[in-house]
Amino acid sequence: MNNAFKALSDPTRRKILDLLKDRDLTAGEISDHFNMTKPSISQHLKLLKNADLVQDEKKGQFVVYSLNTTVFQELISWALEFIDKGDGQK
Amino acid sequence: MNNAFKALSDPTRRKILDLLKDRDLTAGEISDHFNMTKPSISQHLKLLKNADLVQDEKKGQFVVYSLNTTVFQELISWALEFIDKGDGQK
DNA sequence: AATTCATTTAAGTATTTAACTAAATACTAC
DNA sequence: GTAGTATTTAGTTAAATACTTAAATGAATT
Repeated sequence: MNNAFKALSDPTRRKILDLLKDRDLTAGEISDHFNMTKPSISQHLKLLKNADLVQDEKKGQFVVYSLNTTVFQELISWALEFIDKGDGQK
Repeated sequence: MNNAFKALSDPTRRKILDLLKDRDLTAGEISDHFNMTKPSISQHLKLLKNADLVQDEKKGQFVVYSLNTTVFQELISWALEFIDKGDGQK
């Protein structure tokens, strides 16, 4: 999960994830939403992919990115433990 | 939430939160769990506090730290949106 | 096979971050 | 008020990060 937390710590990457909530997008479409060069966005996408937060699929000369929800589920489990454990002590 | 994500991106800070799941701890007790100087831990605690992930309370010469669960709840809500939105598209 | 378009990789730079040591603050007890 | 303990603040350094531009890869088009 460390990669995921690292990946989520950047606002640009979280905004990319937000965009992918609506629909799958190519790398180019994603970068169109930012005031940033394509290589920069490509790096962010690489990080998101290494963190298993997104998947990519080659479609001809395009690369289509989509959300991978499994890590989000893990994140929820992780956060729930902090809320549950509140009972035992005070 | 940006501060929270930033705060959560560091393994040491996540371990601090894990420790506080069991019980409230003083700054000193927390730093005893790490191979790291007290000032370093103090900085981490400051960040966690600014992110509203922990609270502190002065008890005499000690400072007792405890979890603040509200941001964890927000985090769950945030993550849930990514799972729910999975329906609409494929 | 040469050209163009989409994307990534490489290399360099500026900023941020996480650690340290030393000094300051704050409380406790004599 | 001096001494001791707990914690934080300040200043520094090394490593990590987020950008940039330039070059490389790979597919589509003529």
